[in-house]
Amino acid sequence: MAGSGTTTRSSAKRDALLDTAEGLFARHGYRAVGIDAVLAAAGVAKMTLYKHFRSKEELIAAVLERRASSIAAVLAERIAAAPKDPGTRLLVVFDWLEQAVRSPEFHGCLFIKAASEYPAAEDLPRQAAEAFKEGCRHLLEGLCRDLAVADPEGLARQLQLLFEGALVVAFLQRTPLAAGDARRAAEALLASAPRTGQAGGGPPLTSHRVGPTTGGPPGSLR
Amino acid sequence: MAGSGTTTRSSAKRDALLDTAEGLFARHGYRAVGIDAVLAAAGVAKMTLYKHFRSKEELIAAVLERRASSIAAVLAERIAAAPKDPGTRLLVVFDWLEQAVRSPEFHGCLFIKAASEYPAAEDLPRQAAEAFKEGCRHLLEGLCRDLAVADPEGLARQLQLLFEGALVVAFLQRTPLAAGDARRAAEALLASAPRTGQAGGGPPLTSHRVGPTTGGPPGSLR
DNA sequence: ACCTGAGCAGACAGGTCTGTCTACTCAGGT
DNA sequence: ACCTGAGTAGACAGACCTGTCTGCTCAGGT
Repeated sequence: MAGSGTTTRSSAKRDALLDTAEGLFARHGYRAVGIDAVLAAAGVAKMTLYKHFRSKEELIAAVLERRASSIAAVLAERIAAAPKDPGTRLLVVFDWLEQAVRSPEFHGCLFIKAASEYPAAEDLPRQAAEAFKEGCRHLLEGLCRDLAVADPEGLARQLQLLFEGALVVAFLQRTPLAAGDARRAAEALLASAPRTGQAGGGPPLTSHRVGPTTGGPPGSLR
Repeated sequence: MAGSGTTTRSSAKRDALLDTAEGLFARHGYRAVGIDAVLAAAGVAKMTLYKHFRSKEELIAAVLERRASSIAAVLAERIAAAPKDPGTRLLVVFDWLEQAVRSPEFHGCLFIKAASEYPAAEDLPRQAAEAFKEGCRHLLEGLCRDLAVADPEGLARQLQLLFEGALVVAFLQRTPLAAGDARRAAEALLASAPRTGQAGGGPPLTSHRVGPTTGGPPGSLR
């Protein structure tokens, strides 16, 4: 049904492979899980895998790219649905984070782990991870630019530290509490960030609406 | 020389093994580096390794424990040598971070990577990583308690997010810039943290000395 | 003179890994 | 009736892994 593609771009088996591989890699790590384990769990023959992907690394990269697209879509949707207030929209990212680390499927960030296990610049998983995290940074930058802060890029970088830190700490401590800490810290940084055309560090100020400077959606992650 | 221990606790070969293993694991990952590669690079025979360590996992754990002790010692020394001002002392941790990620030896945090590659609760590397990161948190908590803030533990947790985030981002972006961002964000959080016995979020206040509440050194990391 | 302990080299077992290959099935479209 | 494309099962090569074992050297202490 639904226009079975002429090429090998999408198929039930391919999706099963990606689903299964994502779960196993997340739980046990990339190098710790062999191709055969993925194949057995997915109920797929080896030749089918190698018809869709040239190598294990390519399979990993495909898993990461699919996950990146999915996250980007969810985030874009939620941001679009959020109130217009730029501060609130920014915190949507941290709400998503909280929900992500609360999921029973969460076993650490797939991208950070991929870059750790395939650290060479030419490794496909590393490249996918770098691309995704750069997309995250750009998303935050876009949201920060709508805030009337003096250095939106700098603030975005600081927020990303909280974001990545929460992913790591939630994984290490096996509890989602870090996401709440990250959100509170983000609020504090937002509130105290120097504002445009002003000298000192931020005065009081709890809810601030200073009008979006950019019109369109804040950033596309990929 | 120098009292060759009766036991197998320390020896030149053992140290060579730990040094070599740390370098190779840092650069390529734990599972990607085989025992034979460590042996060849260290110029040590296999039986010697297995006389000192029962398994590869135990070797990894030993590498991590040694590194943890070394970091704890350096940090304790620097904090002891720092000015009495609690805020300044706290930032010593972020100065150390900056120097750590600037090092050409830096290829991501050994502990985070260990927990990623050996994620099961019973895995030795994971346990060593958890212990170290908990030690880091306690160190930050001790330093935060000397600050007159209303919730020192909460602030410490937020600072740890910046710390871990900077390690991850510096690794992913292959640049030490994240450490500076972390330091600036830490200063902002410090300055805006609610103080003891006060209601609102922190007023101005740049250097604050309210007297240490604890007597001894702030925390021992292990 | 002798023993002990540390270390060495290298073979080895048994398992696992990725990636390739062949020969087969089978449904759907023309 | 035939062809095509997707998938399957399973064997296979070749490399690599960890951990064990044997037999050897050799320096230092008693």
